[in-house]
Amino acid sequence: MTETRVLDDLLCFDLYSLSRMVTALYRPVLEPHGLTYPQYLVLVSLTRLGTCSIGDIGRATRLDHGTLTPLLRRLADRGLLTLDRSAADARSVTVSLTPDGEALRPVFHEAQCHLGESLGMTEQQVRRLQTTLHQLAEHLDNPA
Amino acid sequence: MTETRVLDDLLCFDLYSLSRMVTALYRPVLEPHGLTYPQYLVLVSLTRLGTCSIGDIGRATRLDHGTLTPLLRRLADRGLLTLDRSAADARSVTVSLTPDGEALRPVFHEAQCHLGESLGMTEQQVRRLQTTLHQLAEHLDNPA
DNA sequence: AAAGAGTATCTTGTGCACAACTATCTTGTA
DNA sequence: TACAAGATAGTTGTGCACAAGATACTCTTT
Repeated sequence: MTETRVLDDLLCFDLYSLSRMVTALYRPVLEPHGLTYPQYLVLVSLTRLGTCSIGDIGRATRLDHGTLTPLLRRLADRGLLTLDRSAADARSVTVSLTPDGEALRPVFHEAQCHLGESLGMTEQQVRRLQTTLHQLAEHLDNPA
Repeated sequence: MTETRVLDDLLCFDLYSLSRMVTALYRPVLEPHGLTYPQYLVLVSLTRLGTCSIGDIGRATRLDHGTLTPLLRRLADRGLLTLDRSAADARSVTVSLTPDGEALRPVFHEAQCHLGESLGMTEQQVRRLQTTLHQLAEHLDNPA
């Protein structure tokens, strides 16, 4: 039993530590463009969602509003996206990629390629690990 | 191929996101004691290592010195540990748990138990996932 | 003894993570 | 219409993550 508890503890540390190691893998590709990993996540989700609200981005990235507000402002200040209060619903802020932001798509692709090479895993291994992580995340979201 | 790249991308996001979800699981147990998850990691590694240097803790937790220095100072200010420059090697700072720090051991155990219940995984599932994460971390440390 | 390499730690600065609180707006209900 | 409930964002404050540069020390080599 104690053994299991120690394993649980280690598992969580492994997730925590490996997550930061993987984030570091992106750095050599993203930093030359002045981007951080969370900024990369936000921009990629924007390219997939298209123009959307801050709340939409938060759901896609699981990032808090308190994280997204300053992050989006920094990206808007650099001209990569625009933030406009919605005319239809004045509570909502609409986020859109600018042409400068769209121009970063090749960088996102490069980052993905770089990561694929760095992982050193087969596609099957990646799928299997991903399934495990998804199941765990699902369980934590809905412990039902 | 593009498919694989998307998988890689998602895998990394899953790690990043799941890591924060698991950290959040610790919060209900740690917060009443005024502890954060990184502080918990440092204190647990101290209970396992015994008195040691800041560098030892950094290797155990994979935390940067710039993270550890203020973190340790906060814990020292609260009387949970002591920081003393080593007499033998004046470069090194020795970290020791105080009795107040030792008294938190039951909290660490409670956190582990809480997490074990929250994960909803069998011991075998935990072991398997952990093995995968260890292999990946090892590969990233030594891409040889 | 003195210089240089290597190590351990600290300092500073930017950005993210998250909690608590506030302001504003929409919608359902009376 | 008016109001309470709930949602959407913003603001503020603390702590962590990490890079870059500074400081101080040890050890080896000369």
